[in-house]
Amino acid sequence: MGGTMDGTRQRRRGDTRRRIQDVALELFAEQGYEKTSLREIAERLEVTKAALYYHFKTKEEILVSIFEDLTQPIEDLIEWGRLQPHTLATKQEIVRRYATALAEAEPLFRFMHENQATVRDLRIGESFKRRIQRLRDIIVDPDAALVDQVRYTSAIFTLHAGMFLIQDMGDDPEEKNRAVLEVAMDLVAQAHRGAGGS
Amino acid sequence: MGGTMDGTRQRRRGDTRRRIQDVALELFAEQGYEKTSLREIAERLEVTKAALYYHFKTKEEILVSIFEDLTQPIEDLIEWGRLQPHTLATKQEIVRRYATALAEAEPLFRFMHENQATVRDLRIGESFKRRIQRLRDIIVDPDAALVDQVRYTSAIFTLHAGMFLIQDMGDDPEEKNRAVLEVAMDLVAQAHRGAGGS
Amino acid sequence: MGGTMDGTRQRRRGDTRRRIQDVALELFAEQGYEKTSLREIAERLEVTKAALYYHFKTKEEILVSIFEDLTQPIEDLIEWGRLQPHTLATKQEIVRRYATALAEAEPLFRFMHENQATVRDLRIGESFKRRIQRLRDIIVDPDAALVDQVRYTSAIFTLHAGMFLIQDMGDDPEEKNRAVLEVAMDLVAQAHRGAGGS
Amino acid sequence: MGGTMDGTRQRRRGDTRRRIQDVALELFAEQGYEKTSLREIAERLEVTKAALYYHFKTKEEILVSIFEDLTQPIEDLIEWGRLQPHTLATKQEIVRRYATALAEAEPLFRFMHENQATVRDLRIGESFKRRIQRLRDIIVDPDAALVDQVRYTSAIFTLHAGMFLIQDMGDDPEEKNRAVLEVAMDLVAQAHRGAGGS
DNA sequence: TATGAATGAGGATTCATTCAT
DNA sequence: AATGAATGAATCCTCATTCAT
Repeated sequence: MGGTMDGTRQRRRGDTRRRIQDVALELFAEQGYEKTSLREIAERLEVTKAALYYHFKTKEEILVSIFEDLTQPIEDLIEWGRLQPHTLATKQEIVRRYATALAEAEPLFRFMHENQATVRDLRIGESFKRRIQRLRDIIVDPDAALVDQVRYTSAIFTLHAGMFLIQDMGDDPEEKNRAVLEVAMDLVAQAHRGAGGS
Repeated sequence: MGGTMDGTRQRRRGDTRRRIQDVALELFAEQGYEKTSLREIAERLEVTKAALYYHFKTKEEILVSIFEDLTQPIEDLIEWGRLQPHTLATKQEIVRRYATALAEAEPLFRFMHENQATVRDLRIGESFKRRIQRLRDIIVDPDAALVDQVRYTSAIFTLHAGMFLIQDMGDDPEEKNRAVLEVAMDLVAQAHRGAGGS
Repeated sequence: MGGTMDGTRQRRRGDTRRRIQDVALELFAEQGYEKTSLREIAERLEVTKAALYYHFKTKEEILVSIFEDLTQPIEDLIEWGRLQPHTLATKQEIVRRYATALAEAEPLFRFMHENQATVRDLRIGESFKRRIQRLRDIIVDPDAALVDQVRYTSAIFTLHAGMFLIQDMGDDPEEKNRAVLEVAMDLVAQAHRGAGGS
Repeated sequence: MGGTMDGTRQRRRGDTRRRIQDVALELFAEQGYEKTSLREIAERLEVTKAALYYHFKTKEEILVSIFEDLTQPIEDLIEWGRLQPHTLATKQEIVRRYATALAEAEPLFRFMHENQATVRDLRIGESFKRRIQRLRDIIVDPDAALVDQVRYTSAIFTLHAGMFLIQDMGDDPEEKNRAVLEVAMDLVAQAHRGAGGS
């Protein structure tokens, strides 16, 4: 029970922390944060609950650490975005990159989306909200007409929805992703045009 | 404890069931389903937990009953929509009405949105999914290009997002609602045009 | 829902008390006393729990009433037995009649047998114990050798066991009952002979 | 609360599981399964209810574990019995050993006897029934006359009854046990003779 | 002769967390 | 780097019982 010499355990040495994160995210995304117990995570890893506490101070900290590790690219994207001129080209580039970032950390973002009520009063709740806010600040032109502001926002949510919700549409996921991106880009373009952008 | 002769209790007679639903929805929407305990609901109503069980068999049943009572308009809307010709006019009328229906049961829909992970394995999860599915079946033209299918879907999600997510935008909520509706209508129109509609 | 004019309800008028006893005994025997709730009894009768309380002061009282109504024959038997001479013939007659009495109130006695732990601290517990005691006092000869006392006792328990436990033996229940009775009679005879009875 | 340095706690280290079983059996036998709450068990052990759940998954599991630990001798006895020739000598040896086994785990068997209704739909119910069944298969000769089959069975129940029910008879328990055994042996002998044994 | 509405006490179970080893 | 044993607080839920109508 639990090979000691077959290399399985050997290879695992030292990366327990990451393995905890992996399994936790998997379960959080699958069942939700509240419904995933530390017992469950521990069992799936074949360690004790106490072991989790060696690596993380609390259940919440596990989630925080996952969040921080996985959303760095978006943090970077926003930082990059702030320094660019707020042209249509920049906005479209951001939308493009944002779509990629979402796709790359899909389980985390699906989790965030489906557990908003829970996440809201966790430490990452505010953090996440601020991040989305800053993203919007870059894309949404505050001087645009209200309709166009909605269009910008809708573009972002189209990406979100496209990633985790439109699952039963179209056969080829690649093709679907392209379609989603196209609609989002289009919304941005319309909004920009409406605002009288160059 | 809790006036006996001042009419408070008197007026409450017989409407406990509804009062439970009201308080429950309020708390579910505010804190999420899992984080709302029956103790909390009972305390706020100044009754015992056991009283809740007189009116509902389980915690889940409370939610189910709320859901069933509040989503009847949407059920009706879908039924009506199925019988209409699938023209642009019909689709736009449905979008318009759907926006109204959402606004009228806003707390419930915000709850559904923010507690997807939880709701998914409750009895209403499937129910809700099927309903959304049927709504989409009416609006989305299966013969349209993939981009246009995404546009139709995006229109629906724009309504959802508009209702509960875009809270900090614009000053007048009425005005904001109109803007959201306009974008959704526009998306439907574009999709329809793309599909070669009249 | 619940015919008012079809005679069903009509005929039931007034015998609710007996119907409660019937259903209660049925469920007590089937599931045990503790595991049978008043809700269950009420539901099966299509009345409310409160209705049970109109007819009986407590759950225990329902059982007591059943017990008292159904064990009268045994009470009579014992009374009769005390007045007879303690001959072999008397003892055998008692065994015979006891077997019949058991068979006639089988569900109650199976219940008593299978719920001894529970029944022990109910009001009928002592009552039942005393009754069995008095029965034994008539049958068991206190001057007999210990082995023979055990034989007398064993005769009684053979009847009990025969009634509810030996269910999977023999095909014809009638035939089985005769065999059980024969063994019991035999044990009494042996005991009597050992004691040097006439 | 509960000596820390006086050795009491020290000595307890590691044997909590067994202590739970001991106290549980004691209470189950005394009050019945349903009427014994985990709170009661925990209190008597001066631990929390949660501690019980560290050692056993459910209340039922506590009972199951007791049952399995204590009935091994009987399991062994049956296994041994199956391999012997079905002679009178074997049967009598089994009866003798069974009497001993019963005496040694008396609280458990009294519990099983007095809580049949409850035990029936617990996991051990079937288990127990099968065990008794197999014991009977060894002792009872299926070709014997019905009366003799009843005699064999009666022998087993005489042992049971003798152990827990005939408490107020005779002064010396040792002597009583011998008498009970003698009657059981006698019943087996009679049955065997009737069946045309040597 | 019943019901509708409620209570108070208690049930088993689960959870995140702690700490000595 | 991890375990074994335990806790305290909370959870949902069920039950027998009451009482005004």
